[in-house]
Amino acid sequence: MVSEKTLFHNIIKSNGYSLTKSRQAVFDVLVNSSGPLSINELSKILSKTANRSSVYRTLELFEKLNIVRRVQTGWKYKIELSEIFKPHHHHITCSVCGRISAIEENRDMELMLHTMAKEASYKMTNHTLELEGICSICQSKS
Amino acid sequence: MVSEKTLFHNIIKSNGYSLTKSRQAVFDVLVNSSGPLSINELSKILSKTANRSSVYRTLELFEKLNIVRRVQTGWKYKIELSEIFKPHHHHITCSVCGRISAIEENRDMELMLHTMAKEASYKMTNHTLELEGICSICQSKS
DNA sequence: TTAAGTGCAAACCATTTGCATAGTA
DNA sequence: TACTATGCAAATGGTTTGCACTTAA
Repeated sequence: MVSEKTLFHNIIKSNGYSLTKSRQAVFDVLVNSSGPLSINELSKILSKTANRSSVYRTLELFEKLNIVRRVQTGWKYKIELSEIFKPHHHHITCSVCGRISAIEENRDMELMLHTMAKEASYKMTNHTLELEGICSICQSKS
Repeated sequence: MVSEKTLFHNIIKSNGYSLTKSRQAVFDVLVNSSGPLSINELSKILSKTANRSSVYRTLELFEKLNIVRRVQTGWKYKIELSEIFKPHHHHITCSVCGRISAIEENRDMELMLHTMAKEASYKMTNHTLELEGICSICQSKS
């Protein structure tokens, strides 16, 4: 069982890219984050370490190498580590306070999605599922 | 059974807004479109009828009145009429040719989503589900 | 008539790009 | 050293806004 950091290093190096400070910094922020971050949030946190355009370029690379993925929350999207680092899951966003919680994917759901795609004569390769609702805290406040 | 047009008029008027040329034009384009449109596509089609900023303002209003909704396709989003005008459905986008097909929502799926939300202590109010895959035509080409 | 809506141009914000410099292997 | 990656600043593209003019009711 390799650590996240080692796995990250391996992905970067085995694809012929160099392990730079910016790239490590972006990865570190994502590993230590409790949830998905917007590019804005990321580059604010990294403002001392990496230039905005480097953050963009790094994320572009990370996406290509499948280190990160984009998550839709409402109209915007945020970045989080990909399934290589986190188990496959979805999110539910509280429409009142904005809290984001992870929801694990289950087998039945996965199967149902494949079936739905097949009925439309598609072979499903990917899916996004994002829920919106009211979290328990906000429910109890109303 | 009221026509789509009448329903649209009612929504606008009953909320105290006026029925302008731009608003009707935007609605007409959406009704006659075979699938979701990007804001760019919309304002190109409407370039003779409505200014770009009016299109934005109109869409903002339509969203508030739940006349349209946004659909994610990849990183971008597109606009389509809401469930008031079209039955609740999702989409699958072909990752090869970009074709978008509608997928009807079924009861089981809906139930499963509610359950998933409840397990995370949320009360689900909304969800987005977008699939990606390879359509039958592109499958047969490879 | 008059409040609401539009067009236009400017402002704004996110993202991308070219190029000279700095860092990695 | 040689090549890759970064910082900076300028360009680009999408979206929003202020204001004077137009239109729906």
